[in-house]
Amino acid sequence: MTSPSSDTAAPARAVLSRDRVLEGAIALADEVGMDGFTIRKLATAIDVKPMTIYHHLPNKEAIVDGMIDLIFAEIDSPPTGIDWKAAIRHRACSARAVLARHPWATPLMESRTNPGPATLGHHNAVLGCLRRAGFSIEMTAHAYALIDSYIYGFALQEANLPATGGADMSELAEAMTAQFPPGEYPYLVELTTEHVLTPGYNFSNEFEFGLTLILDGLNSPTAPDDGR
Amino acid sequence: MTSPSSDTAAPARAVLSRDRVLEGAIALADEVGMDGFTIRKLATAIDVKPMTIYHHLPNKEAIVDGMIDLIFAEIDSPPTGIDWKAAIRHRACSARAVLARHPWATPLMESRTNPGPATLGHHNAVLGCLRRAGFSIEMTAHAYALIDSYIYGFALQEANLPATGGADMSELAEAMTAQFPPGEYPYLVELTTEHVLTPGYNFSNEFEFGLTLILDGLNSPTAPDDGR
DNA sequence: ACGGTACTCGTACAAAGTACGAATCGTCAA
DNA sequence: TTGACGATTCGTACTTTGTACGAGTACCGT
Repeated sequence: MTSPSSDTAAPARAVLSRDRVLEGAIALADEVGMDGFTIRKLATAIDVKPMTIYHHLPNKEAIVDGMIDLIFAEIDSPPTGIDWKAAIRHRACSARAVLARHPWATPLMESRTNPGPATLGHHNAVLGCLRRAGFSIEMTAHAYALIDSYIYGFALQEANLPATGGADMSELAEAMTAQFPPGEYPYLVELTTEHVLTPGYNFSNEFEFGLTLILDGLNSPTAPDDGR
Repeated sequence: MTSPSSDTAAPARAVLSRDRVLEGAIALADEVGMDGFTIRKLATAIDVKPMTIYHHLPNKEAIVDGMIDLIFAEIDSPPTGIDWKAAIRHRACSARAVLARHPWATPLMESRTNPGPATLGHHNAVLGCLRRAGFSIEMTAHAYALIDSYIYGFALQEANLPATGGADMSELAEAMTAQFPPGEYPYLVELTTEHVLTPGYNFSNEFEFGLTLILDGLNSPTAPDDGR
């Protein structure tokens, strides 16, 4: 729709387009985070001079708007045709995976004043899933706020884990706990040494626990406000 | 402890101190957000020239570190002497209130590589509350991840609501929904017009619902992993 | 009075966002 | 083929920001 005619092949390196800018922008943010994200670096990454970008997007704000809408587009909507709990679980896991791939995105997901079409469509799809499952409007609002709070908050914590996934994490943790005044933070030390540093531990696995608890709570007859 | 002797009155305007900088920094961030937060504005706010600040804090990173540690200090630890659920609820509500007062803080709370003493002490207190309540180490990790995810995620959403709390919110919402292709986002429109725009609606009230559901789920015998 | 220490500031430079207008390119009528 | 036009790209430059560097300045104990 936006492109004139797709069979008019562009000369090897296609013309710069809004989408190409945004894809490059997301790739760059994935690499260097949002602090290191500059127009100049983006321009270099997509092999263009800085000011060229501004012919496709009016300013940096608009670039971020576009990036976030693309992120929402990456998240699976709740599938139809299966029961609501499985559908919502699927989209929750998809959202967590996407936000783990793009750690810079989480704080921005709900901060856009101009949500794009993918954003609006996604929210509409989730709300529809809950409404069609029989949730009242009020209960739908409760459930959506709860589920997304959990997803965003989890993604926020996950994004800020020390990136080292290997065994040197124990060095890091020991170096850190060694700094403490001895006995000052006993429970913190306990959790670190006896759980976090355990071989099989992986914070990301915590996601399932909370998600299951929340989904079970939402259709339990003893839910705090069973307004369905 | 840091100040030499508190009765040596400083000349009307007390000397600049690390704490004075950080207090001013938090006040400034509350006003203008983290994007508008600059060293120059901070200097003006505390009536000092920019470079003066750098004699008390080495760089902007350290300033942010200090600000976040002060934010953690604002959050009540779980009170002792009451049952764990009430204690954890109290600190959860306190955290939400603090993060609502300082909307810029939420994305930064878990992002500090150098947590300060208040941060460490707070985490230790929460872990201690859960452990003393009889939660296993594993279950404590589950619970803490779940609860804080919910708090941070909720705070993140709350921070980005359109600031207008009054009746003109309906104008804003109508202007927004009027932009939509008609019938494109039916569930979104439904929720907006029939719930969000309802007189008594206030997103912040959603917090209690999710918190209760989570706390109830955590000590239910049917909790997903009852490893207590 | 004096030397030192802690604090404050003036100046300046590098990096970033982006306004402005010029240069370039593809396309099409004549 | 050519000339003109719109779309795209770029060069230059101004403003704002973080902060390095070194020069004051005030107050202390001796």
